[in-house]
Parts: sequence; structure tokens; C-alpha cells
Amino acid sequence: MRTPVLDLNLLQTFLAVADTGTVTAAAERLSYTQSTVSMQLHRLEAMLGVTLHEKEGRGIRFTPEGERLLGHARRLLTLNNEAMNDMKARQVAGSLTLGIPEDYAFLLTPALAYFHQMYPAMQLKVICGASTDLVQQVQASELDLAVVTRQTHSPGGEVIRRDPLVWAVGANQQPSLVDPLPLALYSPGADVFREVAEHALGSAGRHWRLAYSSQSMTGLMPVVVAGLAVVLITRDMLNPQLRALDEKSGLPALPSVEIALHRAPGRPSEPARQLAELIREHVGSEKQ
Amino acid sequence: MRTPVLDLNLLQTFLAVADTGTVTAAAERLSYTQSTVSMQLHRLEAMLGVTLHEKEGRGIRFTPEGERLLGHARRLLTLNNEAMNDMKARQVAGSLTLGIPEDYAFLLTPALAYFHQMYPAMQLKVICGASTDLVQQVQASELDLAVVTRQTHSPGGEVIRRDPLVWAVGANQQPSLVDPLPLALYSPGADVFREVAEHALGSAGRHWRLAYSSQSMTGLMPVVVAGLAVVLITRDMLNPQLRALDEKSGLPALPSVEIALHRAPGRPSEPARQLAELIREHVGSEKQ
DNA sequence: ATGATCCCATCACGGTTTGTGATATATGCG
DNA sequence: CGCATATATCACAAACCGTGATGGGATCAT
Repeated sequence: MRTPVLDLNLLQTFLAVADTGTVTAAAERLSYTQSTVSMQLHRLEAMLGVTLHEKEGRGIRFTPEGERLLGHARRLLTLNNEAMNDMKARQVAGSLTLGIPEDYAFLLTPALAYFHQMYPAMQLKVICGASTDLVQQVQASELDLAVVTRQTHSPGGEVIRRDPLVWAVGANQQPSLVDPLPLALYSPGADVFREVAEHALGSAGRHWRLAYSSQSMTGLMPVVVAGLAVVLITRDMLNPQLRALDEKSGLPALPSVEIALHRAPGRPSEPARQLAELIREHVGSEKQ
Repeated sequence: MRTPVLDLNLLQTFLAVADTGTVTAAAERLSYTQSTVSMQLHRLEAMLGVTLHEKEGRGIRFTPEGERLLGHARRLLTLNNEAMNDMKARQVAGSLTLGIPEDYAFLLTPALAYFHQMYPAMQLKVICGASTDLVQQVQASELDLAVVTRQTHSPGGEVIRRDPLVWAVGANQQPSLVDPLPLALYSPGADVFREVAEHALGSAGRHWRLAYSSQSMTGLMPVVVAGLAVVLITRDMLNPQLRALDEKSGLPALPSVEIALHRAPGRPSEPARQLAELIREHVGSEKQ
């Protein structure tokens, strides 16, 4: 059994007429002849068996049925555009290079999953590196996009998230707040974290030493859990083995770090734009 | 600017192919020729610039792009059908008669509003009456539909809601539980409420007398608020001027009443079917 | 008023599209 | 291998659709 279906072309001109208010203007906008638009309207009416519009002095006026159809038409057209965009996007091949600090890789999983749904033919390279390097690379167009950590109010890029920082020690340890303070930093954000630590401790007049540094958080854990050092991490990185120190510990308060998105100079490709949007959506705005 | 749009006809045959699994069967179902369906598939592919299907021994197999399009197609077609139904429904003229107990009229407002949205050309008559009368009238096809109140487990109709009953007195009154108990009933549900009261009080060995009865709840209010009588109402009818009595009052526990929907015998018209559905949806299942 | 202007409806025509039937091609099965 | 089944392709006729031209109705300016 064949179900009668609407002609999306007709609905599109119908919407154009609704937007512009006149048949002639709609024809202009759609690169049709005025007579074509007029006939299309009538064709739509004929197929529905309804009068949708009437002449009204200058221009036309919609009947209640016309007004009613408007909503349906809009919904159908947006759905159509979604479908078209999706099908087009799936054909887009090529590659896109994204830089991220290693420790933030896990945050990107959902965004990358969605991206792959939309652009299955797109080859996505993810490069991990230090934030300062990534910024340089993206400015040199070696990367299309880069997610970086940095101190608050740094210039450039687009802030998509702010993560509060905390001092932490092993869950069962008393903070060994000797002087100089033994500090553990892990490399991916080391440059930023080191700057933050220097500034915060410097302002408080405290000395410190780099007791340990590792490529990854897991590498640092033993040292910190054992009580050999205090670590500076984002609050989200806290886990049951760690304990955050509050202001009573005597350590200076910490600012937040910013997660920022940098784009290669020039006009971004459509997939790059989409990926940026997905990252903004899935990584950003969970905090503050 | 003209946006490229999908051809819903092509999507429909595409879906038919997906459902049946073969081009030939789809052609059968759509009253097309096999060659037509084949060409339509290819036309769809040409317009999207994608390969959607491949020959697979017996029948065909969809490519990932084909699978992807399937979801879009289904969404578009359902939206299309909604639109078509709605536009068709708006043209249906005629009249429909609905019977309800007066005190339940307010419950129907949303259902009637929706109905009028769908069938603006339909003339809807609402008749108020006692439940027993309404049942008879709907069986004689004098009404298309009737909403009635009745005791639980009465035969016939379709239960769409159960409303618990309560004894109530004026908010500032102590229950004057003398013997015989002075009872106020209001007419629209009087037949049902009287039966319930008789049964409940009878089983508990209590005497009672009809102290007052009125056409509407508002007519009863002064009598009840003044403390002259106990009233039997559905829990939803309680208002700040009334106070429900719990089991400590010594009055017997009460069953619920059922709200049931009766339809005229014979096959209902499409609008009648829709109205019944709307009533079920908006009146029913808010309780228990 | 009255002509000018703007806008919509309608018509005839030509090009394109679309469904059909016939035919060719591919695949699984006995 | 040949039969059965299914899809692809082709040529053709019918239907469809957009165009330009024309006519008619309403509004605005003079």
C-alpha cells in the first residue's frame, strides 16, 4: 500500500512564501519564476485537497489550514536537512589532526565517538603533547585543533571549561609540609602546573622542590600515596587513594586552570568546525 | 537558495525494500513494477551520491550508508504521516456527541481542546446526565461516547481511571456522627454514590438518612461546611473548605469508583476513535 | 478619478522526468 | 548444467514541471 507523501520541494517553497510574505519574493529567493511558485502552491493545495492561501491585497494570507501546515513543513524540512547533512558528512573523507594533553584524553571519548558517527570516512589523528607545544603546532597549522590546559586569563583560543586545582596527599598521610615543600608534578600539564605552583607558593613565601615528576598520573601515585610528596592536580583527578588538602593545611589557595580550544588559522573545514562544536559540547561547561 | 531535499516517495520505497528484504517484494507491496523500484533505488543513490545497496545473492544488502539512511527515512515518513493525517483530519466535518456526568466535565477540558485542534470542523456536542442514563443512550447510539462513573467491577465499557472515595465534613467541623448519619449526596453521581454509601454503611450496621442532595457540588457546600451533613465525594473533589475523615472517625472504609468509557455499538468513526483515545490519555491513568 | 505599479493566477509549450514492459545479467539450488 | 529467482538496464510513451507571456485585481501616487 502506497501512503500519500508530501513533496518536500513544495513544502520548501511554501515555507519561503511564508517567510517572505509574497509569492514573488519567494520566487526570487528560490531562483524560481513567479509563475512556478504560484503553481507549486496550487499543486500543494490540490494534493492536500485544502485551500492554504488567499490573495490579500498586496501579497497573500494563509488560511488556518495553511498556518497549520506551516509547523509540519518546518519540522519536515529540518529533519530533511539533518538527514542530508548527515549523509553528506558521511562521505567526507580526509584527515583531521587533534592535539590534546595526555591526561585529558579520556574527556574526549564521547566527542570523538559522536564525530566518528558523523564522519566515518574521516581519519582522525590524535596527538598528545604538552600544551605549549600544541599551541605552537596549531598556530603553524600542523594541527587542526588543539585542546590545551593553561592558566586563567591566558590569551588566545576559546575557553571551554575551568577546572579547579587542589593540593593532594595520600589518603592516609598527614601532609608533610616541611620546607622546602616536596612537590610532585606530572608532565602533561607540568608546564602549567609548575607555573601555578611557583606563583602560588612564591606569593605565600614558601620554598619548594620538585620531588618527583612522571609522564602520567599513575606513575606519580606511589610516591604521593607513600607520603613522599604533595601533588598538584585538578579536582576531578582526585581518587580514593588521594586526599585533598583544604586551606587549614597552610598551603596557599589555588586558582583554576582553563581548558581552551585552539583552531588552526584560516577558515576551518566543515568537519573541523563540527569536531570543535562536539568538543565544546561534551568537554565544556560541566564545571562552573 | 534552494536546499536539496529528499523525495519522500523514494524514501518510502526504500523503506519497503528494507522491510521486505527484496526489490521484487517491495514492488509487489507498493504496486510498482520491479524495474521501477530498482530504478528508484538508484535514483535515490544518485541524488545522495552514495551507494546504498548491493546485490547479495538472493535479494540485496544495505551498505552502512543505507543502514544510516534508514533511520532518517523512518523519521521523515512518520512525520509525513502525522502531517497528512492532521491535514486530512482538519477537513472532516460532522458532529460527535459525548455524554459525561456533570461533575466530571472539568476533567475533559484538555482532551476536548486537543480534539478541537485536530478536528476544527467537527461539531462536538457534550451532554451531561446521570451515568445510568448515559449508558443507555450510548447503547442506543444516541451518544457516540460516554464517560460514566460506576462501582468497581461493573461490566461493560473500558475503565480508564479509578478514583478513591472519602467521607468529608466541613473543615472546621467535628464529625457529627449521630445515628442515623446525616448524609449529603450530589446528584450527578448520586446513583453510584448512593449505592456505595448504602453498601458501606449497611455492612457496618449503621443507619443513615439523606440530609441533603443537590445538582452540583457547590450547592452542597454550605450544608456540609456548616456541619449539617457528611458528604461522600471522590478524593480529588476535596477542597480547603472540606476535611476528609480517616478510619478513626468510625465510618466504614470506602471503595473506589471507576470512570469508564462507553462507545456506541458498531464500528466507530475515525474522529470518535481519536476522541476516545484522547480521553483515555488525558483523563485516565492519573490515579493508580 | 486614473494611470502606474505591484502582485498573483492562468495558459501553452518544450524539456525533463518517471513508470512500464521487455530483456539482459547474476546468483543459488537441485 | 539448467531452472528458478532476483536485480539491472534499455527504449518508449505518458505525465510532470518550470518558463515566459498574458490577464486581472488591488493599492498607491498624482
